[in-house]
Amino acid sequence: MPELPEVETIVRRLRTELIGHKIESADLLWDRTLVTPKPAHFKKNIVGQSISTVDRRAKYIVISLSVDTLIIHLRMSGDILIREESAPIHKHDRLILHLSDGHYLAFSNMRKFGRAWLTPNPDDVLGKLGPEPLSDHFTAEMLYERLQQHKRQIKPLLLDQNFLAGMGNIYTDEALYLAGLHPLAKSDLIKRKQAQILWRSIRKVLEEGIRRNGTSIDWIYRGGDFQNYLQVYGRKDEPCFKCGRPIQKMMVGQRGTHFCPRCQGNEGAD
DNA sequence: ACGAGCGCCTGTCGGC
DNA sequence: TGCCGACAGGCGCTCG
Repeated sequence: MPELPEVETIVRRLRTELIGHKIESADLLWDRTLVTPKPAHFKKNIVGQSISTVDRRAKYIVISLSVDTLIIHLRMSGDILIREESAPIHKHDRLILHLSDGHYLAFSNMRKFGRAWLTPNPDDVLGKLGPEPLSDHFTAEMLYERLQQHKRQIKPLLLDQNFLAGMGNIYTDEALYLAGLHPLAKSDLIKRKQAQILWRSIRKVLEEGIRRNGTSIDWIYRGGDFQNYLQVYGRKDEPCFKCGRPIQKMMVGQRGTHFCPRCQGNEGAD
């Protein structure tokens, strides 16, 4: 489910609900949720620490504690819920943190792909990520140069978190449509001008996604509004808003890929 | 270096 | 109605 805008939306909410509270106890309900440390050490290490900041890096939720950093990746079906202590645990809850303010945090994760790390060295987890697409550090020229360094299909490249950190399947399809670029276009053939347009498109769809509190397609992630503004994702066989021809769907790198064959050029350069 | 295929999981949907 | 395969907001691994 969550890509950068959804994680950002969750992080902003958590920031108002978590900061300053102490972790009184913890329950690990699905051992493989935790990458590190070993389940036996986790409880002992985290209990007693207080939450100082909540941030996002790419699709990771980064929670700074008194001593360690708790990092959570929601993967396909994860969500973070804050509930009153009296509220019952849900079926898909995998990790529970009981807080000092009478609430508990639940890491819900239907498909069990989500992961958590408790570590004194967050860089061990986050260190290899590519640039943050909405930061000032990420410029159009930087994108152009990085595109030249690979000879790869543009869509899988944008999904590669070491190339650019935070894009997922929905926002990548939307950005490529906005930029008029075919999903299979080769990265090294993209001209400087096209890279600028792609850069602007990436920032636009992500900013708009955040402004709309993310995309809510089904019951897994609620509260978002961006699904009402999607141009291609989930619109197979429906008319392109620009040219009226049906949106096509194909598989690219094992991911469903939506595009307009007329507005998004060909597989070559554009 | 690159791309295809698979595994990890649970749930939903469409076709027969 | 029931069964069965395809597919789903992600990512890490192997193999040519």
